[in-house]
Amino acid sequence: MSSMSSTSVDASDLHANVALRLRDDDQRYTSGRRELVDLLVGADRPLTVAEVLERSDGLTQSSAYRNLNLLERAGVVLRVVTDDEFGRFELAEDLTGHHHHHLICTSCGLVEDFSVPDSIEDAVDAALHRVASRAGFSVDHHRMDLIGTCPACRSRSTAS
Amino acid sequence: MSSMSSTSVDASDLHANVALRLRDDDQRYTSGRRELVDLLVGADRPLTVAEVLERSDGLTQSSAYRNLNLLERAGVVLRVVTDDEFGRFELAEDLTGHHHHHLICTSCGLVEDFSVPDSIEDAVDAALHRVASRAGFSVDHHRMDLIGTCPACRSRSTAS
DNA sequence: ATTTATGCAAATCGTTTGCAAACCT
DNA sequence: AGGTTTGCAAACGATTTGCATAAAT
Repeated sequence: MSSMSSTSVDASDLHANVALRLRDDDQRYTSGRRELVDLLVGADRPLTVAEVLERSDGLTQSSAYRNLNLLERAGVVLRVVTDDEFGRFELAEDLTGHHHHHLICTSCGLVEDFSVPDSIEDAVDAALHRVASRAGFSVDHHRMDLIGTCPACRSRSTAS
Repeated sequence: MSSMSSTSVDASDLHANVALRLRDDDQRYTSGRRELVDLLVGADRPLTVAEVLERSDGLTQSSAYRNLNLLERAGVVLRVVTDDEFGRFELAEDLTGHHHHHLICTSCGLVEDFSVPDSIEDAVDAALHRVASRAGFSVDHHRMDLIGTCPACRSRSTAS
């Protein structure tokens, strides 16, 4: 089943893949971890721990942190860092099949997803791998983000 | 002299430009701030506050933090964030005339500079501006980093 | 003189951790 | 049972901040 799917991944496949990665890391797929994954699936942008807790039922702060870290180590979740004081978490791209980048607002901290044409993506990827091999780095992934001001903050600061 | 320089900037010009930006922000160019700028000029990669303090003479931790923040607000310094627990600081690119990106080692936190061909840079820039205008974001700058493992950490983990 | 910058020590706050109870298998 | 996960509260640590002193204009 689902052997024909190409770019998008349905929820059951996703959970199956998460379970696999956790098993590879000798970790259990507990209900709390599943809820975390579900919350991230439902979001269209990386979430802070505070946002995760707001949206969750019984999740506890310490368990959220612990399990997000554990999921990160297992390659299920990616931590997104910005200049603001909160870490953010999203599902790993190879689980969602959705390669994307971030618009980061320096004023309010908002992080929004976007993507660019494959042609650009491929050129960047090739260039980065070239650089990496020259420097002896092994590439895990790249990030290509846009730092600026979101529409809401723009208008908010347009008093004139 | 130096009126003909194109891509590189000499030290006196740089300090003059820093002074200008600070004046625009109603800030003084004190000796402590000048020392911070000199330390960053001398480094070939973003520095943590700890590294700044090691390399400095009389700089104090709180003043380093305060002044790096102030220099950031004035557009003199850029804060570089990674997954590790330390903020890093470098000179703003439009002061150094050196547009670059970062190789970030997830194992030891090392951050190294690199650059890519202008053709790639231009294509990325165009694509990002397209995305930004569609989303109503105003672009401050972009970042295009490479996350992976540095040579030292690679060999360290190659026990086999 | 008055404003601004500095140094020290204390406070802040997101995140991590110790430990005992609850939960698997 | 034996090991793991959870929740609570305490600890941690990078960064920020209050306040008194030292510059700077």
